[in-house]
Amino acid sequence: MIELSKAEFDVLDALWINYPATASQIIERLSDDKQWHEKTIKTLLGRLVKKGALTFEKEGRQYIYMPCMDRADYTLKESQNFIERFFSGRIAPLVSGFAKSEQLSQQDINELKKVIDDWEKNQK
Amino acid sequence: MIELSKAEFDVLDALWINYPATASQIIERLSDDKQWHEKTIKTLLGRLVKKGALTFEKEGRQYIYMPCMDRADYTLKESQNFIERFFSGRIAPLVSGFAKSEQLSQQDINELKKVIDDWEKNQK
DNA sequence: AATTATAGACTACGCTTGTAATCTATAATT
DNA sequence: AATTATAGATTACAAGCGTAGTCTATAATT
Repeated sequence: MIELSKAEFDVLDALWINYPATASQIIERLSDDKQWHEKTIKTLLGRLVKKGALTFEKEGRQYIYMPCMDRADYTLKESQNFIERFFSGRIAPLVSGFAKSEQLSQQDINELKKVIDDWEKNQK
Repeated sequence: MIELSKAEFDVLDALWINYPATASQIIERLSDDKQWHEKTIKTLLGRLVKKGALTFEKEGRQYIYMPCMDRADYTLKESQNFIERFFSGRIAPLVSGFAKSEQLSQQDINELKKVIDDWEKNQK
């Protein structure tokens, strides 16, 4: 699995919002949340390309970037990894930790029920 | 929040198994899973102390280590952090990702149901 | 055509991390 | 008491990371 640093992920995440996109567009999107210098973001784009997380096509003087992977795939792998490390691969203890510390809302519960429902329908 | 590297967490995790414990005991516990040199583990113990994740008491020539935090507290914070980064703070999308990729077993589902049940009882 | 602005490439630099080796003080052994 | 073994302290060192600054080629403007 391609390993991304936090900052690299944030840049890729800005691309996932909508792609393909130019560096300027990505910089623009990130400007709301991060106080990053334009050069910083360009460095990170370069590192992402080098890691194989992005590709690009030239268009005049600019590059048009495109992610090489799906957000859902990436976050799934990260999640498996995380749950393996902290909860020996079991997902329920994570949710249970949230429940115990009052971190679950009624909406969360409803969403979880739906996930379970869907899973069960799918078993039949 | 105290930030721990992966290797640091693994050492702390070996201490959480049972504490207080000496460096040798921790090294012994880790020897099953990791090919780490004794010196490496001692370096990590030192860094954990410096970060405030561990304390120790001297006993003769040795230190008796003790965690400064609870495993459940630590993993909860890490989980919140993780879910914030990757799923905008919502837990259901994480579980849903597992479901979609066939990563959930019947046991997981049963455990999740129990978590939900307990949560609901607690609401009344 | 000459000049300027700018996109991306390359370089920089201190901090953290993984992974130990060496140093030093003292407990254990002879 | 002298010697040795060993626990922890200190030092090491390359790779990765956050965070840009400088260089270079070329597109845009005058």
